[in-house]
Amino acid sequence: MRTGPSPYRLILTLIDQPTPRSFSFHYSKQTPQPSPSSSSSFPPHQAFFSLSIKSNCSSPSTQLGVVVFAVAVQLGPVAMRKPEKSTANGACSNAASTVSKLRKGLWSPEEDDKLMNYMLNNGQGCWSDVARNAGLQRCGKSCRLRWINYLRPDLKRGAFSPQEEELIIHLHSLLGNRWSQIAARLPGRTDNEIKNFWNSTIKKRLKNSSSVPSPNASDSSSDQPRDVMGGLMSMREQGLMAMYMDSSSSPPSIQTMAALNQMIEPLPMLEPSIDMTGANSGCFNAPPCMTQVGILSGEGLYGDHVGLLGGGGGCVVGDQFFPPVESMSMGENSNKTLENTFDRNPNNNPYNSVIINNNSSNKVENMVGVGNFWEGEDLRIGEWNLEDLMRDVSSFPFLDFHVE
DNA sequence: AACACTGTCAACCGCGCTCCG
DNA sequence: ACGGAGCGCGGTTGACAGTGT
Repeated sequence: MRTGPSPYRLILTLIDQPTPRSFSFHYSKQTPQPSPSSSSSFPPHQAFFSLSIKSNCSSPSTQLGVVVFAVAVQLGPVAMRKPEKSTANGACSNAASTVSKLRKGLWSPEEDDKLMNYMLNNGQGCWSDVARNAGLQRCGKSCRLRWINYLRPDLKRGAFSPQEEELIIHLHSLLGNRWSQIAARLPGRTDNEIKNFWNSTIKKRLKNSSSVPSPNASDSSSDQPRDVMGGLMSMREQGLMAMYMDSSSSPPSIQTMAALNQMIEPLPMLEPSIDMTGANSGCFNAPPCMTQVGILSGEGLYGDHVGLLGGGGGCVVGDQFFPPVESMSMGENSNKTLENTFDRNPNNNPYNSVIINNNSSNKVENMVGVGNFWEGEDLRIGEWNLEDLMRDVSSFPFLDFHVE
């Protein structure tokens, strides 16, 4: 059984443009329902909260511009391991770190709190400044990593769903080890997480299954794109894959990737259920610290959950939002290494735009994250009357909200 | 109970890229 | 053009937990 000082963290943000207003809240975690599949340990990502909010929004029915109610419930052990041993040797392996004693290793809950508070209050900036201003004896790189991989409120923790797994395999067959690219299509998942999942689980599974000869099994390198799902790919994708594989052992060219982009969008294996409006990405005006997506996941026990409305030309497929295969631009950045244009800056992250989806007919049974809200040039998303919002929120099955 | 082995995953490392002075 | 700072990415490491013997 893993232990940690504070197994649950709840982040809640209420935003009322132009400037966030303060609010107070308290919550209590209610007795979790036992998981039928797990008898001994309480699944870290299942919890039920009773939440009470006292808002300072004086007149919520007035024109609020963009009203944002962001709830990010970060579940799972905050510190899954013992606090790290503090080391005096240089962090980030540079000479400067040997001057000041920078910590390395696992993050303590206190450090997490410092970083979390700083990021929520100040947003993302220069990471070295973050480290300094937050009072952390860490290098900026370490802070960045911790934030991206662990503290970000929009992280979706817990086991990968079968759909996610399929998507990872599929995307890996198309993109190879471009974990950041793959992660860009899996909201709430980090490249590190996907990479670990791939290396620890999928790779092994594929290795076992590779004992059955397949047309693509000749490539023993797991780092190369291939059709690992055996039939998951459509014919045209396989044709593309042939083109891809023929090109070289090196990563695909921009041209290839551009073609690939057209082919894998929309993603073939899932039926789109919601038509996406074509908001352009990059038009957010919410402060960085408020660009959050909260997801409360029952992780299979209550079905999947997420209803997302995203910009940037992505699509909602079933319960997930899949951004488009981006960075296939042939423009001036074409010599980049197919960077994910959904960069880590929340301001530019299209799937930070989220709606509350409480449509029971849509089988959205869990609380849906609420996140980012912007006024696009042609479209407004995430705009609610606070009262309506609260009415919606109050009906979330596992969150009990009370506006005071 | 003790030990070995295996799986998972947070964190580090090094490299390459961009930006800026 | 050059060099340094900062950042992002992919590969790797190592600690811990779980499982088997």
